[in-house]
Amino acid sequence: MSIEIKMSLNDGLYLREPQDSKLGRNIIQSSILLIDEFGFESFTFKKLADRINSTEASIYRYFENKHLLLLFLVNWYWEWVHYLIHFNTMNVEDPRKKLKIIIHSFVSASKDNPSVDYVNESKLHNIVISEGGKAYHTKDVDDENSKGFFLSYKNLATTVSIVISEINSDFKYPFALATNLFEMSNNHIYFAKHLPKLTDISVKENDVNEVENMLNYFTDKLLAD
Amino acid sequence: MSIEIKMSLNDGLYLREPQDSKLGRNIIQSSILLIDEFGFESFTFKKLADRINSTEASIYRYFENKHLLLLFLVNWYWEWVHYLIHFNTMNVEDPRKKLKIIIHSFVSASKDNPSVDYVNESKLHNIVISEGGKAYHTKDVDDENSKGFFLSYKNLATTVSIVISEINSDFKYPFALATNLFEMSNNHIYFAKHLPKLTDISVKENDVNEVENMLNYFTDKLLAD
DNA sequence: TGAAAATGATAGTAAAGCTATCTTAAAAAA
DNA sequence: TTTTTTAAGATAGCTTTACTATCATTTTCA
Repeated sequence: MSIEIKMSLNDGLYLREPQDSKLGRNIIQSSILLIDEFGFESFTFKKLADRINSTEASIYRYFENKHLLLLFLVNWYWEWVHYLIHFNTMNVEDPRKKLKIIIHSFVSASKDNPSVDYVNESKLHNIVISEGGKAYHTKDVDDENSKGFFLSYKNLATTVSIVISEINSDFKYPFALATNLFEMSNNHIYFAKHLPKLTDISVKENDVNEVENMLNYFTDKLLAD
Repeated sequence: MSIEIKMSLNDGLYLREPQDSKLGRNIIQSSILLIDEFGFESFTFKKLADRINSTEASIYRYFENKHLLLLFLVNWYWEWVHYLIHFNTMNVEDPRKKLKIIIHSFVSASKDNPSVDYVNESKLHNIVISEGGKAYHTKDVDDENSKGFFLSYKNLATTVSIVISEINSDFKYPFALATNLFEMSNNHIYFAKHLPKLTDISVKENDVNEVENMLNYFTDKLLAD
């Protein structure tokens, strides 16, 4: 009997709350594995249905389409990172220390694992790295944004931007730096693995230490008085 | 009779060189318009064929599939930016000045327009901003990378990284900074337009001045001794 | 235990993503 | 100029994806 952690995500993301049923959790669990393994483009509800011995129709009762499922997963991830950051920075006063902890939290989010049993956080992190941008690079962004589908990311960015402003209240780009830290982290982990000529760092056996150092170096320089 | 500029791109990107024929140039021209207008996901060869009064079969003679067409367009764009940078930094000695010119070149690439008649550079820039990441976020990256499909981007990054190293030879992340400038530029123009809460800058009527200022501010801070 | 809700089974449709073949038109070689 | 090669158009067809609809069967829980 394990503790059930339930993320509260925008309910426009799904038709039926997947975290509340066996089938729903199966969908989450196996979609993560399938997308990680085959990529988002060749991922289909048919393949997912076959994998979990269910049917396309049943999956469509939970998610309108695979894009919204991806959005759900990505939001889940951002909420989870936000939770990690909150947890790890509790009782830390110094904003510089806080930011270091924040960076560590999301760079190696998948290691520190406060684990929800049906979510493989490490593979979900890979999905965010490889496919995450597709969640908001759509013709429907504006519409989806108006429905609040990106609130989790915005809230996370806001949390980080506040810490950045605490460090240096004159810094003009706290939000841009916050989002850039996330995007840069994902990008360079991806580059290190697939397009190493586009970066200076390397990631061996999922050791993301160099990425963390780079992000710390960047923030230190940028936020110095 | 206009001068025909032809980009030399990796010939694995296409089946038949589209820059050499009327139909090929039509494909390039109209695919840019269609992808810009409807987004990459709902863009199809069928729709493109209808638009240019040709057939799906004919388009397939030029490009294996729409993903490779996108890759072609994105490569064309990077080559074009590279060309612009080269042109604009000729005879400029001071690397700091050079980098400023480089930043200006790609941020407002679409304005300075050395125009190839069948390419709407401004819309192509929009495509790179909105859909560019999809060019390398695929399950086939490694394979495509081994075929040299990302060389244009790598060469561009290298050019910029060299200037960065000229400014500050101790800087440890010249490639990462170079790519980050591009990615950040695209990201924040996109954010400003669609997810303004994720950035601090705004882009009114395609005036990307604030983006340029931000990138200059970042590089100045990062490359200071 | 009985009604309501969730899931499964099955079928079907439109569009996307291709491939094949044949014919006609245009360009290049002879 | 005539022949021959090459490119493009027309048409057809096939598989997969992305969905919707309907009905039967479980499961849940009041």
